[in-house]
Amino acid sequence: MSKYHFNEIETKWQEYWAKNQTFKAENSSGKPKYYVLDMFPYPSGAGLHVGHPLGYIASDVYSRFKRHQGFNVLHPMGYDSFGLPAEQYAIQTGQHPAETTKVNIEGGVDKNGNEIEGYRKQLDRIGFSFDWSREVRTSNPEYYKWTQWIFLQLFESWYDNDVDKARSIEALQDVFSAEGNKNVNAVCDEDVEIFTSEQWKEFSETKKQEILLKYRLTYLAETEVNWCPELGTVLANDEIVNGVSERGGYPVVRKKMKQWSMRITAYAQRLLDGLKDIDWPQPLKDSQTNWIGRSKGASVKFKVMSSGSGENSQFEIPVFTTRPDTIFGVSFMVLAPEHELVSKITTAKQKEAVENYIAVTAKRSERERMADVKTITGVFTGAYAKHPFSEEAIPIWIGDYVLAGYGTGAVMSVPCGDQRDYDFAKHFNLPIPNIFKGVDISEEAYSDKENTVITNSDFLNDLNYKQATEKIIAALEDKGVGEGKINYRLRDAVFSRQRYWGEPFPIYYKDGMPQAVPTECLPLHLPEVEKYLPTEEGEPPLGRAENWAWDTERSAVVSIKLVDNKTIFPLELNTMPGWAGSSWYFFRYMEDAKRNEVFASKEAMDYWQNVDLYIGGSEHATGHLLYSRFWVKFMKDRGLVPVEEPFKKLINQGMILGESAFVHRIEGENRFVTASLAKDYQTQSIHADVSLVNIQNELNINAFKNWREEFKNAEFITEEDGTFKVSREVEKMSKSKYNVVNPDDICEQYGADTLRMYEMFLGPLEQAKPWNTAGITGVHGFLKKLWKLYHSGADESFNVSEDAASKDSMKTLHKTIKKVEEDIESFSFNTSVSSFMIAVNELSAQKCNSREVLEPLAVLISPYAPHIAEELWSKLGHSESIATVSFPKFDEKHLVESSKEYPISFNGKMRFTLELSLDLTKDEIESAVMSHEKTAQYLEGRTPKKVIIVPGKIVNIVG
RNA sequence: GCUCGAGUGGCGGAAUUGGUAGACGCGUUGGAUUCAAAAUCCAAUGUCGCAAGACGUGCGGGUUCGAUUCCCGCCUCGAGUACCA
Repeated sequence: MSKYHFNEIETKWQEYWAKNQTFKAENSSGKPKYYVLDMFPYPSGAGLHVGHPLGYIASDVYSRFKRHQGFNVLHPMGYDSFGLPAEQYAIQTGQHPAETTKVNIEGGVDKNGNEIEGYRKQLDRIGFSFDWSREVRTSNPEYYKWTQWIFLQLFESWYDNDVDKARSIEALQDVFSAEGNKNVNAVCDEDVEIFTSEQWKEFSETKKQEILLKYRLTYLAETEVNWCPELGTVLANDEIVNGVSERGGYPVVRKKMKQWSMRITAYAQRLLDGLKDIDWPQPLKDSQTNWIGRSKGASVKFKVMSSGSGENSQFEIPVFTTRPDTIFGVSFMVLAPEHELVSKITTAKQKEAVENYIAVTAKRSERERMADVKTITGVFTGAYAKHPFSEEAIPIWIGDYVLAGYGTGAVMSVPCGDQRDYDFAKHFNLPIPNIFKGVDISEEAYSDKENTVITNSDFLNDLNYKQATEKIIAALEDKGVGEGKINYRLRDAVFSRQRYWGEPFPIYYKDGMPQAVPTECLPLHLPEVEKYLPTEEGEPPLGRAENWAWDTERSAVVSIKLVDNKTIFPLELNTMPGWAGSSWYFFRYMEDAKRNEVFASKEAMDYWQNVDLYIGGSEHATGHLLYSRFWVKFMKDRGLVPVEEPFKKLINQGMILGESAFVHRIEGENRFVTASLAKDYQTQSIHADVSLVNIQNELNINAFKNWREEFKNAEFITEEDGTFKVSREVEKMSKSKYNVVNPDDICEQYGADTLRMYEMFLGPLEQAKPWNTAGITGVHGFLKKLWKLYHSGADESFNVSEDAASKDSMKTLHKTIKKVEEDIESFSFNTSVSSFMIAVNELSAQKCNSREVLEPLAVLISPYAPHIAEELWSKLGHSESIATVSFPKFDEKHLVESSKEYPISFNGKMRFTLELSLDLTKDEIESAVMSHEKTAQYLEGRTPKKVIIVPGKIVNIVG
């Protein structure tokens, strides 16, 4: 007697794998390497729900499949453990984030006495083939030591446009000493002064540092940031949704602050180019392309005249335009209200109007501006600019349709060629000169580049877009008033956070200039603070640390009281953002032995190269996935890593949605009405926890009453049969919607193999799909049938015969091998689960019990259901794990058919099928079909016009 | 608005280069087994129709012997993005 005791089996094999280190990857191997990575999770206190492991299961199936194919597979897991929720929790409870993080990962009891299972145990129960010996946690000092180290590498680097790569600051200093900076072609701040080698040598140390900072790849800059007073921190653009913070939904205001920034813009072109060589989903590549936002055009400088008198002022307004060919169509200019020249050029007469306008736009929130993009507003500054060619006076306006943050914050307006300029011109009655030959612009602007023929444009007349553009750029450069230019939407990434729970910057301040803490002194440990909030003075939480000064003589962190600004200096108070630690973790997994000496050794990186398959959510499209690519390119430039791109192939798994349960409460009463009767009342829908509802949508009324105090005395209007039903709706799975399904419960009830297979069975990996626990019985039943197939003996005892399998069984097996192999390779996991079901159904019907079939079948299924596969494998008499057994070889000969059941169609409609030999020629098929009695019946006496025969496929009779 | 993706039974979803639409599973119905239930097994299950048959892959056209698949025009839903000069 042997039933499928999944709980016993799963525990047994999970222990076996752990004890034997079955999935430990070797850093040197005769086998080819394969690196499968999941986006590592943030370990939240809420634990995992069934949506989280979807991608992990897919990557695990693939990893196991690759092992069967003879690859040395690296499949690691870790935790992105710095982050805001732990800090918020710390603020509320006073518990150190390091402690709560540890509990969330390893399990334990939280402050409220709740038992926390811990991510690790939850993951272990699902039977993943992770190499845990390589685990990383970004908040561990042994890890963030290297995050800080990489930061310092960026700090000590600059970007040389001439060789198109990052180089060391030392090399830059050598250039400065030798010849000053006039020949340096770097990505740097815009306000660098030109100096000679003599001047450089005479600069003070502080001055030198100030200049170098303008070149460093990570630098301090006064930037306008999104300040969230509630969170006491700065938020990145992608952390703000609809003008409020993504986490918490607090208001955000714009504020100037000294911030660390990363010169990611230096890599804009390479980040774009690199997309060509990587196998990522097109939508994801598109969103990176859009985010980088390359546009080609020209920069043009317009000289400001003093109030139209013709006399030149000292001011120039640079603009960027993608249509320099339309320059003779310029009839006005518009500056962003925040543009720095606005206050300088506005005439006395217009001053009041301009200031009022600026005040009004500053007050308008992002949301308001988004809500009415149709409203056209603007004010004339009273100033004029001189057209660089026609020398006409062009009025300068300000308007909030011009964004301060894009391009130069100013545009040359060509109303005949740009709809926004056109609308602005119409609204304010500005002239709309037409410079397009044969085009009517009385209704709208003409923006068709391809068919443009320029006119009324002096030396550009009669040229098309391309010719005119070339000619005008040459003319601009000739005159020294502009040049061809490529502009990117991408902006440098702000790298400071006013938070506690993040990597401290290894930076101290000497005479106001940042200095690197020597790399040999890393890690710079996160200091203790008594409170995790910003200080009363508005400084970040690290401002509360007592020991947070750098003693340059002792190379140690000392009390802040000892700061003398001679040998002891204050340390940086900001911490790094979440994306710091996640931008390089994939290299850390490669290293197993020398983690104290290097972030990852050269040998390890040379062996593992980059991630072959990366699985994770598409929400990281323009964050993590862009920053990682940037850091990797930088590290490649500096010879730290051997690859240019981190992730060769990437797949976005779709979200698993929850089926929320709603109870209907009668408006204003504590009475609930069952779903089918709800329409008869004025009701309000309230989320009920899905654990209180069974598969038939019946609510457990008593449990519901006890669920919340307010429902204790509720009354219920039930269905006729006395049950109370809820209605269901598909929503994102989330604790707040009470629709969370815990994978632990599923493992307990059905087993990890069932969970794994069911998650794969739900639908295509990339698609969003609702979780419905009711459906799981199908997959569970399948595993029981599979078990039975191997236990066909008396009293369900294990029974496998050594006799050759039947022809049919071999056909079933090989058909399945072919299908499953193709499916895994194309990440179509749902269809391979179907083919397993078909195979087991067929083999059961065939009463197959030959080792010849059952042995390869166990291997086939093992990537999906590894526990049962191991158990069957050992019962088949093997003492080693199934994990690295060769994947069964598909053999075509078992699928060769001698006949085919032809569908016979009349005018494209299938009427009957006819079994015919595949050896027949077209003519033979035709005569066999035409002489069939049913053919005559369907033809009803007509003579067919045509008979289409596709041998092996179909017969279609037309007529 | 723009970019991308998706619309197939009561539900999740299959369908290779255009070739038997609805595989597989859930659910539902009927039956077997059982004192009963669970579990298991068998059968039916796109819609309309007693049937023959007709209609069916978001809608309207087109190409084709044949279209879920290709083309044109729309509609709906989802995701991303936000006046990008």
